[in-house]
Amino acid sequence: MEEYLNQLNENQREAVMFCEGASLVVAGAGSGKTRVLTYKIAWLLQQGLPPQSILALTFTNKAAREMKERIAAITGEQVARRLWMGTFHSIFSRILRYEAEYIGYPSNFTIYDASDSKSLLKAIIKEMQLDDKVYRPGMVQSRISNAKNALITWKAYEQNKELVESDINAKIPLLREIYKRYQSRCQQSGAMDFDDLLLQTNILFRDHPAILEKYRRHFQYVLVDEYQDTNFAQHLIVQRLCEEHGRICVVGDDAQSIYSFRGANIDNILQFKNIYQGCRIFKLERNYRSTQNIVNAANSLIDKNKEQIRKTVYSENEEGNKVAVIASYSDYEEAYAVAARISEMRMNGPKYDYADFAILYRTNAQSRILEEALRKRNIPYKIYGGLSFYQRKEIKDVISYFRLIINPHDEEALKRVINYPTRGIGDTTVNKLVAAASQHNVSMWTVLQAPLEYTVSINSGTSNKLTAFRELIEGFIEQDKTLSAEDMAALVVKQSGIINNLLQDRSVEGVSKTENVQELLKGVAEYCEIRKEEGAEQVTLAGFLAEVALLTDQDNDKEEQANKVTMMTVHAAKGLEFRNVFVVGLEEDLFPSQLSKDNPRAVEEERRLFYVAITRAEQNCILTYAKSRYRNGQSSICSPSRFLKDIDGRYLDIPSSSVNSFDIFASMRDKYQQHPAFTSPFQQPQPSHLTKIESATISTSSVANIDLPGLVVGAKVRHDRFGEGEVMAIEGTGGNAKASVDFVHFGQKQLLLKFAKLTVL
DNA sequence: CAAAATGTGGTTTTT
DNA sequence: CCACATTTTG
Repeated sequence: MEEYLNQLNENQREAVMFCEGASLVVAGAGSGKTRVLTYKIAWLLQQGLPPQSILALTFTNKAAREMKERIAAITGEQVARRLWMGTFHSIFSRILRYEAEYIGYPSNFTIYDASDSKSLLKAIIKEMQLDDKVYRPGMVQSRISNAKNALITWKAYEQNKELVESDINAKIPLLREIYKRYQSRCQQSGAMDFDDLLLQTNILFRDHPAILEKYRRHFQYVLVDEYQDTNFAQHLIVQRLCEEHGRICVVGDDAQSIYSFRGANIDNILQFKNIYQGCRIFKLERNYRSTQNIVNAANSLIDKNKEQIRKTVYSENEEGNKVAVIASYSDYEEAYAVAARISEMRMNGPKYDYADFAILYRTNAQSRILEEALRKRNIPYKIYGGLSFYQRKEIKDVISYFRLIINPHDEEALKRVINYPTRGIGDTTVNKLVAAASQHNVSMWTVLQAPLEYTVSINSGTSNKLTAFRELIEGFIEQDKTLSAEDMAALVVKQSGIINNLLQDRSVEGVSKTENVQELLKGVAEYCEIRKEEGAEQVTLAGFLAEVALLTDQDNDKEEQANKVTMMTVHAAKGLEFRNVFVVGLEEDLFPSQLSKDNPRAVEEERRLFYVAITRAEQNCILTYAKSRYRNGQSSICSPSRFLKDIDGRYLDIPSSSVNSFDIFASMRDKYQQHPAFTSPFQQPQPSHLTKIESATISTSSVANIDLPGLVVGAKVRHDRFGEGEVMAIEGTGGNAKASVDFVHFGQKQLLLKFAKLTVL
């Protein structure tokens, strides 16, 4: 242990060794936060605390997994395994399953993911015959989520004058009714959404002091990572567990708080010292990750935020390169410029692997064009985020069968598979079932068991089909009592007819779906194997399901180890680091998002997000923006992000050739307007006007046509996809006239003048 | 009742 | 441009 302590600087060591009471570690970007947490846990263990009495809460599964591995390396696997380490959601879902009887849920409750809740909300809005443009499901969902994160149950919501008034003013008076029905349907289905996991934990602790006491005694020491991103529900759970013994250590950085849209409350970290008397505060300000230029650039940026804990993050690494800025004419060119830069950096200078590069963007939608550019240059890449494996249709379908077997009252799962594969139970029948269920206040499954008792009017044909489906599921439930998860999964896929159904689809997508389902089966088998190695006797489907429900970033080792460029959103990059980082799409209305621009607090959060992006870089940070970008199918003009001018110019490297370095923001606007390339295609001169070209050859260097005077060999031109280039040759006549242009980022291209929208510079 | 065709509308970020 | 919803057709 001595040896480990010596690897820490003084501040870090103090933070690790202080265990007397509450402590707050304010950890600047790259300041060795994870190292402090892992060594602190190792230290606690060495002090004699048993591993099962330590609770360590992280924000992502990945963070938990990594920390566990690092601790295992110090203490050995046996000890590390017994720690309570995981996300808030996974840890407290475990506790809730164990204590389910106290809160009126079955211990095999289903966890609804965001799309399950949304689909239930849609159904409820429809049943209430409300306009889904007034009660937009997404909006309703986020309001309910916010309420839950603030620990406002549907009952409290209903009784809260302020909320009810505000809904009336917002012309959505029935929101409370939707909330109420939604909650009752969840309960009826034995299901919790993500927010319920935290809300119900709070209710459990609030209403059952003896249980709270049990966990207070159990968890002798509590650590929380990324405390700046906790919401009120999470904050209160932690407070309840710790307020007596005060053995708590939270780690965070207010400058990296980027989840307020999900209810994260920055006050949690700001108020921490007031809640825990005698709390010690440790500041980690030395950045070990990045060069001085990167740290200074990031500091100068975040300095523009009003609300923050002032601290001085500094680097003693080398000065390094300045933060580069690349301007492009289009998103297309931007992507190519990034790809070209990666190739170039790999050729020259230090030896970089592909894995040393990351491309970060604000929205997932931006990945497509980057992907294309990298593929064309044969640069291997991997994309994080987007639709995860478990969100794919075919996977959700199979999982829905699993869910139904474990908990047949799960309405969303039932609705999903009652007619998949198609067995002649259509919308009309399903609607009748739903109506009967809600009328009698029972679950759909209950209705299905005795349709006649619940006055469902159906003909005998439909009745037979329903019975067949019911018996299929009942048969599965019976089998599940004896079979392992692995065998059960295989059985379901086969007997439900899913696999046959998929095999009939010979299209590319169909084949890929089949492969995905097989991948899932493999995953179940792997899960069984691991659990058996750990000594479990019978590995159940329920166990598999409980784990899988909270899995999101599950990209496994085989991809991680491959040497590939990483692409992800800035949010997903939090906590990671790369030698070289590209942050792309630095334009107004994109980064910061248009939804944030009118709200100063939201803009500050976007600025923190940008801060997070920059501070991921160890050696080189490259910022790019485009002057036009495809948006909803058509290109639109963009101006550079306000954040670019927030960075002190001393740390920036702005090429003077492309942009007037003093005024990068307003200067380009005039230029755009001069160039037809950036106006709507319908305002373009028609092709027939463009193509009156006399015989033009390389030698003649004649003017190509009257509409584009100056289009001669040697002229500088601009293309709205390829950017700037030089005309190398012009040949052909009339509609076949074409120019050979050497573009800065794309090399030589032959362009048919009939189609190419060229502008002479 | 299911598959195909045609509208429509809409975009942050995620446990 | 693309995912989703509704309408049309078989």
